[in-house]
Amino acid sequence: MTTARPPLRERKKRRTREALIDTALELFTSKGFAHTTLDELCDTVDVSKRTFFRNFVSKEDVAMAPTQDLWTAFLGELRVREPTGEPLLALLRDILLAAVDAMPDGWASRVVLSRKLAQTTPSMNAHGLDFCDRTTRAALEILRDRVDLADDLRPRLALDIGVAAFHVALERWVSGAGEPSHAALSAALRNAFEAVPTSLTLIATPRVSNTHDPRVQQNGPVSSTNPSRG
Amino acid sequence: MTTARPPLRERKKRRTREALIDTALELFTSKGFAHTTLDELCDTVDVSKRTFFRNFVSKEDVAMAPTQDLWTAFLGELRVREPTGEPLLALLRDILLAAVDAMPDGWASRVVLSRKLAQTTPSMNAHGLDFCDRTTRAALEILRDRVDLADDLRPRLALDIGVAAFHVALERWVSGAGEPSHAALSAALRNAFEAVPTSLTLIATPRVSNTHDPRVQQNGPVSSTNPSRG
DNA sequence: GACGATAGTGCCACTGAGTGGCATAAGCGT
DNA sequence: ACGCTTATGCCACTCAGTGGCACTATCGTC
Repeated sequence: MTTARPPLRERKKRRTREALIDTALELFTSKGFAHTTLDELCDTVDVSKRTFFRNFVSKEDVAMAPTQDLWTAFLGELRVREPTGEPLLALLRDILLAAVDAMPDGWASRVVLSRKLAQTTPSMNAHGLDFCDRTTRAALEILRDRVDLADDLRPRLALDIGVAAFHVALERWVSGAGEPSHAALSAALRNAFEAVPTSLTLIATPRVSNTHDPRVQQNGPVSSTNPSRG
Repeated sequence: MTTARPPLRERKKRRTREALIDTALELFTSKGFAHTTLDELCDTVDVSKRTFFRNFVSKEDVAMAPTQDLWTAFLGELRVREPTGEPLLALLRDILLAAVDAMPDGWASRVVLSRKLAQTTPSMNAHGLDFCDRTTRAALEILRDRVDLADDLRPRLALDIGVAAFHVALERWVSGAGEPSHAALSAALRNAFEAVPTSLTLIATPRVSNTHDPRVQQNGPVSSTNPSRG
């Protein structure tokens, strides 16, 4: 059933890597990031600390691997997809959706653990944001090479806006109830991208009094993360 | 001329803090971030390492202080400014401009050093992005408390888009030639915010051949960072 | 199935960031 | 001058991350 058999040697390496990721997520989640030492992690997986650092650049890195896998897939898809003259932002959205689709089973639950850890561990969040930032720049390089783009600041801006939509979608998806699914994430993504245009003109209405007024603006797209289209 | 005299004790603390920042920027720039130890820095400023960590949370933190000062001013301005029913994005832009104006002399050159360091030091960039992210969340809290906002994902999105514009402006400003000035940064900021709406509909035109075509879209706002309005 | 070549791994010593605790000194009010 | 508060210095300690080298397991080749 497997279309290709990976070189028998790399499988071991990959297994070690995945064991490190899973065990790290487990330990970090149960004991806390700061209260888990790398010695502990390596001892559990039964590898040396030296091996750990050949697989990951830092303690934070191992726990952010799931998200990074998505961004790597994103860049891969960006390199091969034939653009059809659509708006850049729509292109980004579609490539992100494709990247999500390409993630293997079990990815969703891992990335949720990863993001929840990042929410409570500044250094992990920082590491993730940096990786994302680097990915954005790489994406811009690829785009400039493959399509005609204005040479001003707008392509970069469009990319960053797409990333912002992604972040918002991811956060909503992560904090959503129930078993995390690819479909729910896709829906959240569509939702976030759809909300971009109207968010530009969103008005900040001054409060009439300092008591909380339950009345809110109601002219936006659906606000929940429920999959309106799976 | 100074409107208020700060408590004579804090001045010493502030002086130490500023000495640490300036010396850190100098050492990091000349010797490289990784090749400068905290012992070295503390030895130069003649304080103990313990004192350093009472002023800054990490080695990265000290070098990012100039940017963080801006964000702190941003939050302060956000807390006091009376919104007038303008679009949220315009409000953010104006508050950012006000925050830039509020920065003291010498800030510009410091922040340029800081940002250039961040460009070559991943952990510094990561730290800066994380601080920015936290600031954005804090800003959203303040906004929700002060103005009526839709309770969907759009306010957050608008905020993130504003931050994206800021980042683009900052990067262009930093890489600009000549002595960095507040006016140039303000102009870059206006420029970036102005470019947001058109960047949404920016088309990714497929290349006709794989040779580079110099023809590019030309319908955007001015692309350079020259101060069209100081 | 034995052969070097080429990985990936384990072990060990080491640097340096970051922390906790406690004594000390420097501002501050009276 | 008197305590009270607050910042600082000093010291020992943990742990993330690195460099070097020996070792072992895979791979290609015969």
